[in-house]
Amino acid sequence: MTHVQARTATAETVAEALERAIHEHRLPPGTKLGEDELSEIYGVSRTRIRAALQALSHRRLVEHQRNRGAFVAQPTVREAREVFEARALLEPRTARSAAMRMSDAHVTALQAHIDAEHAALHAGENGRALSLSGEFHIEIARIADQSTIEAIVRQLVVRSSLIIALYWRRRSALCESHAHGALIDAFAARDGALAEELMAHHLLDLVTSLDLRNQSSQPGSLRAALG
Amino acid sequence: MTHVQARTATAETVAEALERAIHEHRLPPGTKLGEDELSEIYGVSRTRIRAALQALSHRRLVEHQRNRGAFVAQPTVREAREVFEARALLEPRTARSAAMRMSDAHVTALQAHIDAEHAALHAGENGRALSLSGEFHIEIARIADQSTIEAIVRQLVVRSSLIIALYWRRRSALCESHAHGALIDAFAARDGALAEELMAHHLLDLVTSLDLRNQSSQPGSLRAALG
DNA sequence: GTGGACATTATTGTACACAATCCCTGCCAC
DNA sequence: GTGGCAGGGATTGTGTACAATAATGTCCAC
Repeated sequence: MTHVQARTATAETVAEALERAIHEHRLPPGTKLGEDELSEIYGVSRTRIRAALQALSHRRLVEHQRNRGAFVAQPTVREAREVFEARALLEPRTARSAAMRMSDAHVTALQAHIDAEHAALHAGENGRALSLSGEFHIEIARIADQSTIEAIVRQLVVRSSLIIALYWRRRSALCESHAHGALIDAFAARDGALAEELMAHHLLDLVTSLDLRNQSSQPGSLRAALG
Repeated sequence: MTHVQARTATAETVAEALERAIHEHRLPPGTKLGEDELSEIYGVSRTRIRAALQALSHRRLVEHQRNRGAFVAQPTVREAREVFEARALLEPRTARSAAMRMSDAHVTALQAHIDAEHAALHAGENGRALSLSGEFHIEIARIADQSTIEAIVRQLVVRSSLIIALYWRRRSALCESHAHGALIDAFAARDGALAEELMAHHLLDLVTSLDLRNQSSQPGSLRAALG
């Protein structure tokens, strides 16, 4: 559990908590996010909850349905492809930039990140491992010293977590570990070209590990399931 | 003038109107956006105004100061470099994708866009011309059929408009016209590689036409201006 | 005349109450 | 038994009133 907020949770605090929960798959896609429920959970008025949900809606992490409420977003197959297309454009060359600026402290920090991810994986905390894996990508943008790209990548990474929740296929269990490890080696060697190449391949591997053939578990899937 | 809203303006309507005004330099960076003032202008309650300002704040177009209100954002030199770095990663390869999917109708639509931009320029509507110039870039992402990238590019383009308002140097007046015209030629020829190259150069030219040496007209500029 | 402290005013932050809308349940007709 | 319709309950949308805070103007002491 995350620490309880000291006095009163601000709208941003609530939004961050919800974003973490979504990233860690504690809130699956499609979950109803009732305002009264959330306001009771976090001990704040509905006004702040609404502001938090609006913020997440702008980041495409929750979808608003008029007079129905807010739900954790369910990215379509199309959106899934688009998100990874955007990541493919941004992250490889950002990894190259990061390699240029990489200090020894950065490398050890990234390594610690991976270690934590492995620890979570072995502890059975699957969602937390996925979240840490995603933050690895965000950290690279931060090391590249590009806060604007970092913000965009963060948004895309969390959306990717939703996409993985919907379209993950069982095979290739330990997908991440090696890819991130190889990236760290490239960073340690300050090999920007290699880092760019590895990141591009890593993202490609991620996409191919998804099942994006047709819409699954989306509105209209009933017909396909019962046909 | 834009058309008056039919009955009541929704929060999104207000946000779009403000975004247009920012894009067209009718609202310069640093302009105070008072809630009461806006609610009177648009004839809606403060609640909706607040929602609209929040949306623009999430897109980094306005900055909120606690208990002070909302102001049109004033991107720093650092942010300016970051925005164009992000655009340099996204737009060239998106232009290539667009070239692949380009239909004759798309080409004529883009040409019409340029014509409108030139017309606005000759009519002295400088801000409107800049806005149309920016929408040219957004249109390319739309033709590439990448709505996620389109949303990101739209955000970056409007932020670029703020950056231009702050850091534009007088020289090189008709910067855009030729670059966009050359891009259209590449699109018409379905030459994706050329389009990518041209877009990359175009964005580079844009950056070099800015004066990003040190902070100008930023908080603290008073001392520099009066020293 | 200058500096500081205080009161005033204007603006934003927050919560709450009411209105609008939708979903669900139960009933009735056929 | 099925279909439609109406009523009740619950949830979100919206406006408004009040509280909190910061900026400004004024006054007094030195």
